[in-house]
Amino acid sequence: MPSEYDHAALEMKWRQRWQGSHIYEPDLLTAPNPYYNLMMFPYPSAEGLHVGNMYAFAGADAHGRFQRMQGHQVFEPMGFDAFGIHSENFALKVNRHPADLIAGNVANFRRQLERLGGQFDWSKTVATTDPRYYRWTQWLFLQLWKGGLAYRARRNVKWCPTDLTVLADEQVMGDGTCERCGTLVVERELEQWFLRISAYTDKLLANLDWLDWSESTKLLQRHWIGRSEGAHIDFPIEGQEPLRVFTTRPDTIFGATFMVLAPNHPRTLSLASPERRAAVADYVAEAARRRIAGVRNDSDQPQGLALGRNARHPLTGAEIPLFTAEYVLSDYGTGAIMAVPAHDQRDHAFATAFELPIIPVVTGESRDGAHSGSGTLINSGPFDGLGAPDPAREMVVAALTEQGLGQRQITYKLRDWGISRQRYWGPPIPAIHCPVHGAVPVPESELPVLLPHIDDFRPLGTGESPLARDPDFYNTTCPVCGGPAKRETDVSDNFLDSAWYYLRYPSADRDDVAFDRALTRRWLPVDTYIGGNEHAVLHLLYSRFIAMALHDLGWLDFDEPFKRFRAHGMITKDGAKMSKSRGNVVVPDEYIERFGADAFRLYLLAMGPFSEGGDFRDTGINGPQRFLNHVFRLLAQVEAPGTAEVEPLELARARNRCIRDVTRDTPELKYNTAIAAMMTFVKHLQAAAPPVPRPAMETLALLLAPFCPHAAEEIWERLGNPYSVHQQPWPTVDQNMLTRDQVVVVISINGRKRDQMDVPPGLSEDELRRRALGSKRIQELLDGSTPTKVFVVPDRQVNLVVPQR
RNA sequence: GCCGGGGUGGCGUAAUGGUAGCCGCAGCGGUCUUAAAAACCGUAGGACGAAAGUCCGUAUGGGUUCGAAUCCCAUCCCCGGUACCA
Repeated sequence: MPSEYDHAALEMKWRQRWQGSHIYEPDLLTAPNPYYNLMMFPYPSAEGLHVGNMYAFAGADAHGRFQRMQGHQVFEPMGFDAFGIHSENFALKVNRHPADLIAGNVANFRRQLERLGGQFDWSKTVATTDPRYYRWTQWLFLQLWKGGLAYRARRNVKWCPTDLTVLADEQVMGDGTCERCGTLVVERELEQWFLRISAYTDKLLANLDWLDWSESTKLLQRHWIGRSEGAHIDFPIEGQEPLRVFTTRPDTIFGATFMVLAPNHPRTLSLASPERRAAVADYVAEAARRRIAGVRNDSDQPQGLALGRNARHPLTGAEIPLFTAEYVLSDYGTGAIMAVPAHDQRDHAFATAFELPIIPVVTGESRDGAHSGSGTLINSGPFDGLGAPDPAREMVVAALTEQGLGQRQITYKLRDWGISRQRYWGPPIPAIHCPVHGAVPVPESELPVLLPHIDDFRPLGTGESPLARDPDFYNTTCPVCGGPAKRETDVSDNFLDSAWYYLRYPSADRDDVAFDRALTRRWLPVDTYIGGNEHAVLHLLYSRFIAMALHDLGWLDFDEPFKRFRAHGMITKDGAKMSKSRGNVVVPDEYIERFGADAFRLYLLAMGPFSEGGDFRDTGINGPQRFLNHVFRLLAQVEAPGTAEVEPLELARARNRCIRDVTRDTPELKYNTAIAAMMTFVKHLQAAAPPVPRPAMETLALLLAPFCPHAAEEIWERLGNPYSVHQQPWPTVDQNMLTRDQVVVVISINGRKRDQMDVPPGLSEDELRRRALGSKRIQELLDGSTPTKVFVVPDRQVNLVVPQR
């Protein structure tokens, strides 16, 4: 039966047709009206794409297909983020080499992605593990280095004493243990490479004000950048350099009764008095152990120790004691604070435990002993009576600045990006260490620095990358002097690979440049980027930083890579995040096999708003499958060509309403309501007498195209139209067809529905009022009384206000 | 703790100041079938009622309004982010 909807045969047929005709591979050099539709490329795991990936790609692909039918040439590339610790750990676990696993995983992912029916341009795919790709990742690093945006510094890394390996932060569990073996993680100081993202904090923050991004994502970035306005204040110390603090509340300085240094502040030991020094050293060492173990001091009893030395209050001249305590962090602000116990809860707790004076300087109610809000200054000498924090903040800082003891200061939580990884599965950092010339860049002509295939890629246990096992790799000569030198053996962070992949796609087949100028100018920045909010801070922030850096270095004309970003929601199973450890990961293959990619896409996208995600329930896939069955049954009832093609008025109206709704909701990614509108239209067609008007079915094929790309092609073809439905313009609404002959107007009394009437649309308020009052039922209910007021909502409601008895 | 999002039938959701529950899933009744599945037709928030209809109902309590799921205040719960950030 030709009316049968045989998804398996039909989907295979159209997949082959698309591949053969290359309709998803625009000519990037000449395509007019370009639209770059980007989605976050996946990490090709051994398990294959999961439902969450499918959801993201189905939704992003629907967007790209919709844009194509709006007249754009759409470039929709796909690639693989194949380097990184996950691949490496998996390889270690199954005792295979990661390079051997990647090929199979990528092939499997590609098979799944093709099966989904995405309009991917496979002629421009990338894999970050391909030397043709990471050559340019290394090039990018060299440009940053040249531009002063890469530098070396010593920094602590997390280290597992059992696995003898450096751990990424995300491999350390909440209780400070190694995710693989459960051992308490320790810290180790290593010399590493950093990228100076801190040079762009202001711009990263400021541009968020105008970027067209999901608000949820912008908020996460703002929070992560963590800008705080305040002041640096120097507290003089007898016979020593003054101690500098950062505070956001300089207005409360008259309430500062003691000072606290982080245990690992560089001056904690040297500021301790000679008789306290031994005790302080013990405390500092103990605090370091606790910090490494991730043990936080949550007890009510604050920990800390007096240093046995005083500083002088810069405005009152009072002697105030110095302490060290773990609640002060070394890597934020200056690592030291002025403590104002009356107006900071942590300082208050500390002051109470150590019996230190508490001087209130701002009026107002306190919570947990401290009032951190606004008020009026008291006990503040010449500043008494001023509003706090403003305007007192400014005036105090001005007074301090005059004495050379303070200045306005802005502090950020965002730190520079450490990219060194003492692991194997990443691009080698292109640097050479010369005993004479220090760290020297690898000449660009010698890129890529190939990652050698070493059999034993287990972590070394020395704090060096496994590449330090391979003398053939690291023994080299200095590019400056030609003398013997050693290559950098660390590899770079996986996030560096993904921070620029969108630039590479259009130029993926080019070996002479990282990204071609003309192609980049035509296609970038990205028109729409769709991905999960789990990458809101790291990936999306790093990508923005790299674009800004490349812009300032003269490589790009733009400095924001993604004009529009939309975060999609998360797919859960039984209300919980899918994860391997929970064992609730849904593999999509069998569903696609059974119901077809089209029904599966429809199911995922109809579940709820795309930005919200939803809970996966396999019983729900019946709905979209039935819907497609209905559509194909209707297709078999379409009037034969050449017969008198008259579209009944009611169906023409339903069709236009459907076009209106789908056209309104689809670009907003409200796929659920767009699909509901199409289902409603199909119900109308089913209820109408056959034959099915041809325009109805043609419209349906066009509207379905972004969501069910295979079925839409099939319907389009069976209607006798030329290939391909995906190259057709989107249908337009005939405004004249949006009218109705009758509307239902509800009549209510005091807001409660009491009657309704069918009236022609567009009646005047007076006419509606007259007709409502004329209703027999309303007259009975009014029982002779007159409404004191009548509210009329044209075409909708008449509300009569009657005094309650 | 703090920041953000959310709480609507058995379930996913729709409606963002004007008929609450569109669309779908599961259910129930029926048709077809030896039977089941599929398919199709019908039904469907709760209570009372033969019906007409009435009352109740959008986490909970209050408020604003002619009218509130929608706006405001308070409380509870769920999800996400973050966590001694001075």
